[in-house]
Amino acid sequence: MNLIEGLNDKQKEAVLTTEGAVLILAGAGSGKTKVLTHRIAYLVHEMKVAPYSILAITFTNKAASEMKERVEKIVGSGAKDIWVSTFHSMCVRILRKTIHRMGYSNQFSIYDAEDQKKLVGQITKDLGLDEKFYPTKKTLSIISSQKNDFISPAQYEAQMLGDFTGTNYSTIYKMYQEKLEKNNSLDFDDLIFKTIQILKECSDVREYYGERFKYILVDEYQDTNNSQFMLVELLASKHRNVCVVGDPDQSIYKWRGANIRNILDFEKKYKEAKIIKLEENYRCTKTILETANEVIKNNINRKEKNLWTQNEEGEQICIYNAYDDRDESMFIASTIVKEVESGNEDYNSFAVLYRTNAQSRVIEELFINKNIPYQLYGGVKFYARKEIKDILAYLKLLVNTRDTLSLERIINVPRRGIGETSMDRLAAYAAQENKTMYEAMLTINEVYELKSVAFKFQAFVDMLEEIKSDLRNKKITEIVEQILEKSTYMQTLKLETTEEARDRVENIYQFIAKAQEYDETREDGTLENFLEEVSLVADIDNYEEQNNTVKLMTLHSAKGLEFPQVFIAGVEEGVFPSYMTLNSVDEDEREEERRICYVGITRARKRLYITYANARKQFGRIVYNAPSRFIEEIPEKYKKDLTIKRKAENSAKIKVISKLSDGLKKHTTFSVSNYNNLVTPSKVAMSFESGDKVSHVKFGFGIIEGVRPAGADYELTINFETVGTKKLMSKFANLERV
DNA sequence: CAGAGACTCGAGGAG
DNA sequence: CGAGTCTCTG
Repeated sequence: MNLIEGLNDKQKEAVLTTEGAVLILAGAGSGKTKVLTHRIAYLVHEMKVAPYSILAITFTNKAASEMKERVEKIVGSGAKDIWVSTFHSMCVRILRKTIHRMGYSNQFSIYDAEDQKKLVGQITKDLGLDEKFYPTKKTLSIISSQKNDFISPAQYEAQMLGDFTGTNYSTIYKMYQEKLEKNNSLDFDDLIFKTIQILKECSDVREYYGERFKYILVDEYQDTNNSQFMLVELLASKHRNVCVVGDPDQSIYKWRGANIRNILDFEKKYKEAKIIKLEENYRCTKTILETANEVIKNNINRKEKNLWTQNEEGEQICIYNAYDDRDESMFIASTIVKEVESGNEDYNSFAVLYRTNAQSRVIEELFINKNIPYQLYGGVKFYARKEIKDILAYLKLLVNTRDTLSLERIINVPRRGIGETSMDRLAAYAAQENKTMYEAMLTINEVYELKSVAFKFQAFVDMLEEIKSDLRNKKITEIVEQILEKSTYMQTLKLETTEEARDRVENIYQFIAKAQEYDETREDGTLENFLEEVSLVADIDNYEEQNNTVKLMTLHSAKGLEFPQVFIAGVEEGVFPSYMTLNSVDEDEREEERRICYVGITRARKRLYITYANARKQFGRIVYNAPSRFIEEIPEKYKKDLTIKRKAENSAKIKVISKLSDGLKKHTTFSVSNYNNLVTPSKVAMSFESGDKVSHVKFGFGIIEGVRPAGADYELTINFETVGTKKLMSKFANLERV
């Protein structure tokens, strides 16, 4: 295969300039992915570079696996040894081998935002600081910025010297870090931070990776932060063959610490750098591209560039001014239906993009109403759901018994009668013995003052130890099943008759299906690896072309994707640009909004719709927003207004069913599990009466004390020998007469 | 210690 | 409006 055939001159240059530092400024739709994959293939194929000495860093796992796939197609199975991964998974890979040098064990846990919140909340409380003045969210964002700038707690403390509030924040930071270390856990930012630390402090590790990675590529470079910059610099210090690709106009993650200067100043840091500009767009129509150019022009703080296309003129941008958010959604839904019914497009061709996740709700409602198949990305992420996080906490604890946060999460889930008081006592005992909580539980019976609850701790830890036995030889599915069964988690959940509980059960089955898939595809997969994969997936990673669905996602998630027809919804002052930026002193925050808009516009290949509503429900109240400045920034000649026509058509039928149907919850990106039920559902609601002696799978032997009709079922009051009186629904209790 | 009910505050974007 | 937290009672 000729690797440069069909490429334009600039693209060729980008593929062929393999040595030294290279900065590729790649405008939207300029064939960046093609260039990257061909470049890698060229290295392997033509330059005979060993695949394992190539490192390619992408923004999402999805982009990584896509790139890997494409390279594999060209160079064959050798591609397996190329490291194509996100910053985070690359770091985990390094840390799993090396972090024992820093007082952690290689089985460390990875904490997500919720875990972080819990820790910081605890610490703030322990320090006696008022959460009103030290809100967890703010603290976390401070800690995150420090880590993104590679500033340690000690350095931050020094910086805050003499600043009362700042010193308090630095104290929290310090304690937070101590706690993480004690729990043998890392947060997301630590993954980068610790890797830098190890590379700096352990010269042999630095030597090893520095020597190994002869060619480094970094995609989406405009969204890297300072720590990531340092990391790349360290890894590339030896060979200095570093190729970064990005587009300053698409830098939309400043809030996450991204430093746009990394790309703007690349040539200053790497003086020898060769700069290649890819300015021909192959994706959009002239009109769409011009629209994007006109909008982004309004950013003062920006390097001019000239993105152009040979594509056809195309249609004007469709603007729709809705009465309210509901009307807006209706316009989107009926436009899609019309297009699909006319045979012009199928559902796959459409994406609806919005600024905030909350906006998806109304759109979904209308889609369900009109039977439009869709996939939603973002929102409450699958692995962030309570029930999934519970199971994950069990799993984490099995791997890393120092993970006290996970322990605390599940020690009383399902209820084991272990409350705060007991936990405090256990903690005190553990501290006194200088043991972890887990270790303390193992010897709990020796402690006189804990006698009353000791057996509960004992039962819990025994259960975990039992699951842990022969852990290496168990399939993940097996481990998960044992947890669900032995902890009675599944059973307890099934005893609840709420719709919510049913959803949870369903989610757990989906989780098991995921575990099964993992078992089947990863022969040598370990529990650690499974947990790691789960911790590091972004929602967008699960984006798969499912048969014919409209895609709903935030503008941020849409980065890197393209669709024939795109709707951008809620283009109003206060929504997009976000109200958070309207009064900000920082002009760049508003410019970042405009860059997000630029990203959104350039996702569209053929047709772009921009919609805005006069009124919209926000925070449960109705707000009235002006049309967004971004709409005004589009020259008249590129716009056509669909509003009047629609209004006439629809004025009669603006009543919509507001009730959310079940379908709303079925939006997850996972295929429905075909897994057989773990615990067989209850059979018959046989009749019991007071005085009957029964036996229950979990609670054991008991006597029925009362029977009360409840709906189609009966509520039984049962006095159990071991756990005392419980109220259970006859239908679900699975009782056996004794 | 568990569960119900009151209450409060928040939703900007994500690996 | 709704999720998460606090407080009260059994």
